[in-house]
Amino acid sequence: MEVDLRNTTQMIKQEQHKEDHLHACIQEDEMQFELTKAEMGEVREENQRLRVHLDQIMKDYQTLQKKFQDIFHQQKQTSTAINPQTDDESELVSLSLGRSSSVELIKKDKRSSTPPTKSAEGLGLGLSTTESPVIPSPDNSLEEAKDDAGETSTPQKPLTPKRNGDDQEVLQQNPAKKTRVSVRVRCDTPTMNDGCQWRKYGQKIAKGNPCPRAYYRCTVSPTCPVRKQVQRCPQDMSILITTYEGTHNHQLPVSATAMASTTSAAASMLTSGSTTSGSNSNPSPSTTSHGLNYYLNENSTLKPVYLPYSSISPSPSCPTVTLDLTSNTLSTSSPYNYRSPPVPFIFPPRYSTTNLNFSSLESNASPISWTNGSFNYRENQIGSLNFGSTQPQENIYHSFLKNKSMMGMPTTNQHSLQPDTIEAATRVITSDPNFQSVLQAALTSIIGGGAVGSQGLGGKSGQTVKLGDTFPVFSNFPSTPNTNKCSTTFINKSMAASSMNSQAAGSNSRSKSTSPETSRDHVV
DNA sequence: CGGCTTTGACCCGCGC
DNA sequence: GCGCGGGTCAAAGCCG
Repeated sequence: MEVDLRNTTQMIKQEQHKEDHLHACIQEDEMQFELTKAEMGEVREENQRLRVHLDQIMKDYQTLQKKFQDIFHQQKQTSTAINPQTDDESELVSLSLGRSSSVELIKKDKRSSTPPTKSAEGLGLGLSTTESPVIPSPDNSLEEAKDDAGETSTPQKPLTPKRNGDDQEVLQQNPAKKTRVSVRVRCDTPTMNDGCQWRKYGQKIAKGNPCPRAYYRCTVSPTCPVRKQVQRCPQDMSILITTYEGTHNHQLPVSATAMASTTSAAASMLTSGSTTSGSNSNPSPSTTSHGLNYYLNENSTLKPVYLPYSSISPSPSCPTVTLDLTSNTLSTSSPYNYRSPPVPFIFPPRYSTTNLNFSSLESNASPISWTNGSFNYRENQIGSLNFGSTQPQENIYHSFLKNKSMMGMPTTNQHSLQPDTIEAATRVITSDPNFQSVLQAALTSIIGGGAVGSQGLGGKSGQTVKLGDTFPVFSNFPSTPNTNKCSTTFINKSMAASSMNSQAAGSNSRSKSTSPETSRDHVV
């Protein structure tokens, strides 16, 4: 009996213990519930904040869209008034580097029978209206002269500009045509997949950079003079620096037009920027500006756009546009954790460079970013465009901060920016017309690129890309799981969307194989 | 076997 | 004029 009693009491104790444990569990659950509740509340608040920011962004976007459309209409009207002949052409907008390469190519084709057109003599800056079967390449401005001298006059030796007297002569006559477009991309693969097909013809270890520089030549067309140099950034081996030089004298595949149009816009900016700075004022080679005023040429009317934190030399022997599509650490990023400034560019000192930072702001401080083609929005910030692949990074906004700082504006040190400061600065910046110009510039570069692709192959698809059409496309891109891809995914998609018809209509029957893992960029 | 990469040699421009 | 460094050539090797 005693044993039974003991067992019973033990069981009762165990039951009590269990009950206590249950109570504790319930209390714990309740606490967790409360915590979750609180978290949900925070999330809800955050959502509201995000919504407010989103509204503001949409407002800004609509404003920009309106402005763009107004300007576009004005351009159209003026061009119609000035030159009624270009009515049809005014439907088409292409981005070109320097002189319109397409016009140049047309000129080339007709050289034997017809004198150069009026377009050939001028500098087609930025957006120019052309109708051409050839898509301007990223490097369009570079070697039109070479095309003239090297490609057409010596087609059998198209790739020996150094040893080609004509080429050198032309280049000396117009050194600005040696403009290069350098693209910085965070990329693990040997080369950036830009849609073109390249053949490696050399490799050299440049001084000051342990990483070898590879030389590639476009092999889409045997006579194509376009070359590119691929080099790792010595400071950050994950960054791939691709420098394009030359003009494609053939049709580009759809996938290639993406990078082409992007860099083309940048290069046209440089070309026009150098032109304006050189002609307007003191042509001192040391002239640099905190911001770059460049012009988007559409129907012979120039539209000034201000790009901060860029510099350009008016008379460079080999000016280089740098598109910074790099991005920085994502996984380790924390809110408002500003990293050090971007890795400095390594360029030959005699070459001026124009840096276009299309990256997004650091970490969570950046509200918007295109991540593998998806449009992301982050807390607390407005107005950064991330052209990078997966990670947030420096951006126009960031550059703008620097610019403001350089111009004596009371901005805090970037590395010690506090959230309040950032937010305050954001308000100031987003309300600044210059910032809107920057935003517009970035958008224009995208949109202009789309226009290139859509019209490049001769399709009279008209003004296919408008802000209103394009922007949402970007925002709808799904995230690509493969973060190693170095292809210009989101642009490609937009290009595919915007230029599908005309490209398909073109004679280019190649289907793209854009495997990023291969060192070659097959076009197949 | 054709196409591509590798790599040493060569050419040329630029700075001193 | 010389040396250095970037860019290109071209033969050899590799690969599918």
